[in-house]
Amino acid sequence: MSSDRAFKDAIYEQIARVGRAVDHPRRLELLDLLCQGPMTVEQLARKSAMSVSSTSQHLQHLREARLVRVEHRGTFRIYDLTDDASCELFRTLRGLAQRYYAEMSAITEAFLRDREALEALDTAALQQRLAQESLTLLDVRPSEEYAMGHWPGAVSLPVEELSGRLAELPKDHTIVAYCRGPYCVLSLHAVDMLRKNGFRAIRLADGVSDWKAQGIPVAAGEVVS
Amino acid sequence: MSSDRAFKDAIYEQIARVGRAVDHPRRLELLDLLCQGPMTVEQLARKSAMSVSSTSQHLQHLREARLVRVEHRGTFRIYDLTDDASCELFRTLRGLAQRYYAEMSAITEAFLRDREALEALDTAALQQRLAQESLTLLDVRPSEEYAMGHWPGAVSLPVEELSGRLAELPKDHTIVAYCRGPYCVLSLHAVDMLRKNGFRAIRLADGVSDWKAQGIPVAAGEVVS
DNA sequence: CCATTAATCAACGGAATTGTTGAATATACT
DNA sequence: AGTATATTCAACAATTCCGTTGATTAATGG
Repeated sequence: MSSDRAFKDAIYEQIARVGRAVDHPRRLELLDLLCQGPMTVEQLARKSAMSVSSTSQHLQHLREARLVRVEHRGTFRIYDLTDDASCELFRTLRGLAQRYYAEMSAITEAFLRDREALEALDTAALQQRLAQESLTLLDVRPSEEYAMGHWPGAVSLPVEELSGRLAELPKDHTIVAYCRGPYCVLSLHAVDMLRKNGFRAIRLADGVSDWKAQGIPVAAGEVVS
Repeated sequence: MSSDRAFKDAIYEQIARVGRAVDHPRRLELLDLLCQGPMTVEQLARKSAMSVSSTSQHLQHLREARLVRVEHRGTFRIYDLTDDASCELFRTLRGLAQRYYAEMSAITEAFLRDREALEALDTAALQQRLAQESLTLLDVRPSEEYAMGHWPGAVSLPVEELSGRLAELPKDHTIVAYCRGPYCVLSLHAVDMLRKNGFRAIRLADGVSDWKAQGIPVAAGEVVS
């Protein structure tokens, strides 16, 4: 049957639509960012250090594959994940890269070693320590990302504002800083600055989407100052 | 910090290695086939109707991404999945395509409607019927795939041999035929032929890797005739 | 209705990917 | 050694994909 072949081709072609959407590093970065919450093209472009035009084009690839969708609001277009499955896809791919490629840990370890910041907590370790001692949880992402979802009880303090607001933080117990996930550098810089100013601080490796995947509830809402 | 950017680029580049491996329909077909068990290049080429050379090159892409590995045996090279995570990746992508693309079901339904074969059991429905009535489970894949893993109690009868061995099958109860998964056409042709010859027959949509993912035990071993 | 802002579109050269063809390699058999 | 088989490699043109640039569309506000 010659149409068997046509059927198979059509099916695998559809599956490849998903693959093609995630075959480019920049698109994966955009997907990672969108796991934090909906954003405009300009926000995504700024956070990923790409041109707006290029960002727009990559977003259209992601849209073709239905991993993201757009909502028009005034002259803005707000991009968002179609649903949690898109974020899960990103986590699956990231997990495979961690599992299969020695390069992943080599790159990370070289980067962290240069900054003398190898240690980090994971979610389980955090929960354990939370039960034993008093910790301050610091969300160092931009405040709009905090508003879209954050660890219950965490305080928002974007890393750019950190140097000017050190006085707000406690010196008497450990500060745990987190950002977008294991490969996001914001918490790294936060911990660095905190330690240089005499605070006890440590990084949390996981981010919001990782907690969600582990069934940990996530709080949403405006920044409380 | 300019090296932050270099770090991010390196990380997303690694994740994109996975995506690039699965951005081509033919590579997805090869991955699907390898979910049935290890095979040589020539076997994969024949089953996917590709040239040996092209198959070899695609396999090297999959190998670069560590989704598959090779074992040399004589002049043969036996390709195999690195581990179950590779098969899970394929199932994840297939699941997303089913979930997001109306085209997937449109293609399938048009194809099945032409063959008057819309009905199929899933794993749960099969188990339910197995508890109530006597069924014959027929594995219509090539016998080497049966040997690598099959439903416990299933009988191997490759679809090419079916027409010559109809006498071996029972007329008094329903025959359930399965093959590689929901988009494999072997069981479709088997059911078609069985019905034309007066048997009661129905297709099972899921394949070996789907049962494994659901925690259903899979039997392995030679063909019993 | 004009100016502004946000985003997309169109087009360009340059780079990477694809399938085909035929040659090269590597192992096994005689 | 010499032949046969299984697979990979090399080179080719054809196609697709990439980022940049600058123009275009669309909604808002004066």
